[in-house]
Amino acid sequence: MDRFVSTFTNKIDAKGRVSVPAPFRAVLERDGYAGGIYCYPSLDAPALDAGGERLAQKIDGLLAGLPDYSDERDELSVALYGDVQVIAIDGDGRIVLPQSLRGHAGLQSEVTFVGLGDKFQMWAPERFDERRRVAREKVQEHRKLLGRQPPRSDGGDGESE
Amino acid sequence: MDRFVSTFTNKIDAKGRVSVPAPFRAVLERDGYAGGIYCYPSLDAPALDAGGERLAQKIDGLLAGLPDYSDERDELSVALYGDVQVIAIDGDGRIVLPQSLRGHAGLQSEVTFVGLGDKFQMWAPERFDERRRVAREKVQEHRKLLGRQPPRSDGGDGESE
DNA sequence: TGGAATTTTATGGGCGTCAATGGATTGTTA
DNA sequence: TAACAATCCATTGACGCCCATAAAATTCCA
Repeated sequence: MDRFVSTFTNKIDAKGRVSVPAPFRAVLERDGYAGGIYCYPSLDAPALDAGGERLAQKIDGLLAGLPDYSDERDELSVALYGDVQVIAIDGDGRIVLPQSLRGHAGLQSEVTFVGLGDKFQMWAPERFDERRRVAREKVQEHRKLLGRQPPRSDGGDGESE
Repeated sequence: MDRFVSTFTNKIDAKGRVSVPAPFRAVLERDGYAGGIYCYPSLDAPALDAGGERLAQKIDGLLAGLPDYSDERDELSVALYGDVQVIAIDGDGRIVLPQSLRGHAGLQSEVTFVGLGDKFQMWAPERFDERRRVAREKVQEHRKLLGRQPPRSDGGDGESE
């Protein structure tokens, strides 16, 4: 399997380090790990997007269609490359997130890693919970609209920890 | 890695010196560093463009495509070569930006280095923040135009815990 | 199948190295 | 000799790298 799946929550230690979940590291290596992960603020969420070479190539692909030295390319470059940080993974599988990135995602003491297939996101756990809660509500609404009662056996939201 | 990526902000000291981020210096060396970086005012932004040999060759390539003695070539030559400065990097990895260049970018006490792949830019931090904000909005539009995959209703449903 | 042994992970801390920054010293030129 | 530029040196703080420990998962064997 070479996609990022599942969620994991790890701690940020006193030096600002976080362990990248082992399954994600495995994916990164199969992806052709080249010294660091590519990480940037998510465009539409208070989170960070990250990935390996495949993600980098995707970014390159976006720019490849634009002519050199066009205004458009320069602007896109700033947004795509300029925001990207290459973050090294140390021998123990940990990364250190720069302050600028931490700020965007509101990361403090813990990080929730969320697999999204060809990339993964990093969230502050509280914010991710909130987002997931909203997402589930929307799913419920959809079901009602479809006329099917969701099998609510009891109040169990599955939030067993 | 042989591309400029990430952003770094360094200080200008009393003598006008700034450290070029170490990762960028590494790229320059692999690029065939020849005594100095090529630096000129960005054509469409209050910033400075800079790079190594590859950038120089790219400029040459642009001009090569145009017929000799054409107006277009003359204009481009002036625009591209005219303001280029070759700036030496001292033993400690620092450069001194001439007043003319500092003025164009409005550089005062700090410089934000922005990796753009084949080249990098130098910005006054405040101005860069503004530019990035605008650029990110444009990227949003691009994503829509490019028809991204339908928004995932839930980032991580597979709770493996 | 159960339980012990072993391996993998997450996390904490120590330490050496390097990069960024400031200052001093030497060299150069008008 | 004054002003400026280039080179060298010193400090400090961050980061990379190593090891230690504990918990969890996996393997192995009876």
